[in-house]
Amino acid sequence: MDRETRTRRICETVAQIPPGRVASYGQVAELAGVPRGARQVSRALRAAPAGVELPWHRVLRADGSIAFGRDSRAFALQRERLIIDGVVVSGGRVDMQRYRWRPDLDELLWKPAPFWDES
DNA sequence: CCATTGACCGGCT
DNA sequence: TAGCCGGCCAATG
Repeated sequence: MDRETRTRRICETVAQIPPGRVASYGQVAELAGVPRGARQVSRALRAAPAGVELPWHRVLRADGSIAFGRDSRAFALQRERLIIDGVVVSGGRVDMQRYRWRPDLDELLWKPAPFWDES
């Protein structure tokens, strides 16, 4: 599998993350069929043309933290967009237990991010 | 060809 | 919870 294919599949996966849900770089890599490709996910997003609309803000570190410097412009933007999605961001971090995207489950439940507690 | 650098990760203190 | 550490892997100089 060449780089272009990996990049495409990574972007396709990111594009499927529904509003109100988030995924880690590693998770996106797995779902995209690129094992241990967390860094490739970050690379793919960075290289993604500004033209294409990708919900890149729904991709976080494994611990739920925003991957940009706290004082950076990107950090602020990502935080804003997450909040718009209805995701609670505190201390530059999201509760992954609560918001992690579960593709199979979401499809099973029909679609929108559940607003009930699913501990 | 080697060294460094990340929008990273998981295990272990 | 918070670091530290070794691993990871493509891009860059």
